[in-house]
Amino acid sequence: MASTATTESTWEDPAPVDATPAAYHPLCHLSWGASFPWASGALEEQERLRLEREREREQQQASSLARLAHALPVEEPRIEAPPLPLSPPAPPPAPPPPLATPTPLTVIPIPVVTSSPQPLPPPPPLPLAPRQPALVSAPGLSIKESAPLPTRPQGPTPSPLLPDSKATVPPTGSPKPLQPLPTPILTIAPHPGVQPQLAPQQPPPSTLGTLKLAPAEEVKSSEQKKRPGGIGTREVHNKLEKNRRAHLKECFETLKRNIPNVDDKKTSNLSVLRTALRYIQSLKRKEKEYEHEMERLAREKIATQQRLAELKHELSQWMDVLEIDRVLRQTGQPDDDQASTSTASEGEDNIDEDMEEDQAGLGPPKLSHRPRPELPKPPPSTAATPLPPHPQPVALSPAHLPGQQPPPPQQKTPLPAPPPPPAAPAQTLVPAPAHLVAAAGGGSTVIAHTATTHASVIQTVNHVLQGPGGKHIAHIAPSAPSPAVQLAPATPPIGHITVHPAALNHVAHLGSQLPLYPQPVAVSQPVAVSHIAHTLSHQQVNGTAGLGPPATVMAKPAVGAQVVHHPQLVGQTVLNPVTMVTMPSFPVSTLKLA
DNA sequence: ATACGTGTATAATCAGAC
DNA sequence: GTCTGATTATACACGTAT
Repeated sequence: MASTATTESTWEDPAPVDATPAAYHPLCHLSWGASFPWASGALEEQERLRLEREREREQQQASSLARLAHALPVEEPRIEAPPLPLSPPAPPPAPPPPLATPTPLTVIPIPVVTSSPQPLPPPPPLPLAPRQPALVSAPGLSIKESAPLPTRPQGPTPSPLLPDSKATVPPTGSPKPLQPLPTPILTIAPHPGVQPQLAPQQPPPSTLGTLKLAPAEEVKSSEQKKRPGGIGTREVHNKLEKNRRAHLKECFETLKRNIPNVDDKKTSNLSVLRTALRYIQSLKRKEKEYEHEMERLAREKIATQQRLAELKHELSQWMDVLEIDRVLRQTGQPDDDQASTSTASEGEDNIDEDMEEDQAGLGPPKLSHRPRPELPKPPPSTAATPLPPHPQPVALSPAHLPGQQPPPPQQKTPLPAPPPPPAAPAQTLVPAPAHLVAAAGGGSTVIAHTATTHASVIQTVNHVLQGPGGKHIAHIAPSAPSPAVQLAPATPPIGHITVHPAALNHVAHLGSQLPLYPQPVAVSQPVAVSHIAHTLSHQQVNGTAGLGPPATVMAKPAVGAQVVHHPQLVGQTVLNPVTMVTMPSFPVSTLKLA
């Protein structure tokens, strides 16, 4: 009730006495159309009070409360006046539900009633009261509706509204219009409740009041038209808009919270956006910086790893050289040793060259050279430095080793089977080497490259060779070079065992005899030089497969042995009868590269 | 600067006519 | 099945009040 009162009061103030529709309309219309003032709190309440007072007065005048009640309806009728015929359909009461805010309506009607001589007794007031919820709208609506319908479209606003109202108006005359009434009501009053009330009341309302009121209502009616549902379009719309803004605000808050160094209160939305932009940009910069840093570290890591590998390789070579020296010394025949070493050096040189060709610029080859000069070797260490070809058996330098025998022997060379056959050919070959050996120093000299030579292999070889005589193999325990050492990419530590030709016969059988090295064993015999090289291939072990082309294994029918062309040996001229036995320092399984 | 009310534009959906 | 109009939902922009 109060709410309605407020609304009514608004227009009452302007033209309280006359309650002339004209006066009301303008005010009401403006107020409603522009900004529903009734909506405002305190003022409205005051107005409500006034309305109530007026009501009481009227009641007194009317002499009966019932009268008052009727009066209220009367007003609405006014609004609806045009549609009066429609009003009859009492059903409108049903709408009362929306009436929740009935009071205001009642108040309004009173003045109207008074003004309008035709206070239709319609009971509508009751419905009105309930509708009140739409307090503001209700009063205004009622008035407006009445105005528009009967009267001409007044203000600019009316024009659009009028059509609607008119549509509704016609109904006044006909029953159909009655239903329209509800619609007009809706249009007029943003609040659904109000309209229903109007419908019933419409008949009684005074045409005058209705006419004037119409414009304001029309505005509302238009909105209502939009949503026949009756739901206050504006209210709903406002609510939605409010929610939308709340959501927007929430998003800004969230954004603000996620931005460091932002004052919660000081920053406006705009500043939040700017700050966020800067923050994002800074993050992007940091990201790039970190990426660069990661790249740098990665490169550094690789370089470090390479350096480490080089160092390991150097270390292995050193060890090899040292071992060789020891062996040479132990042999007790400096001449032979020196000779052998010299030859070895030749071989290395050649190999190195090959290496260089194959691995232009790769660290490993260079490394192989480096260690030698540095070696604190005694004279025999000539092996370290390139020496002129030497006619005597020589222990191959580790230089060859550099994993040039990557290809896994197992696959390429059918070694397992061959053992016996090779033996025969080997024997055939033996003569020449044997001769050479004799020249060298009577006994066959076997030099094992310790880089990767496994002790067990050497033992085995010794065992095999022991029979024949003199010096067999300088048993060199697998020196420092550990699997890790073999990792050296450039010069994988391949164990080379140089065996005096005299031992070839035995060596030929190594492949099968060596228990620890089931890998295929290849025996090569340089045709021109008539050297026989036994190579126990073990590329996998070396882990240097990538360095050079895999050794090719060729079965030499003539010799009956498998010829393995070690990449580094290819094209190499070997002056002295040398048998090279290359074998993995360790079982393949243990040589996994990191 | 922010919140609010309001009007309007647009796309999506539904219902009726063809 | 397609077209058309109406309705609905959503979003944006403007003006005003605080």
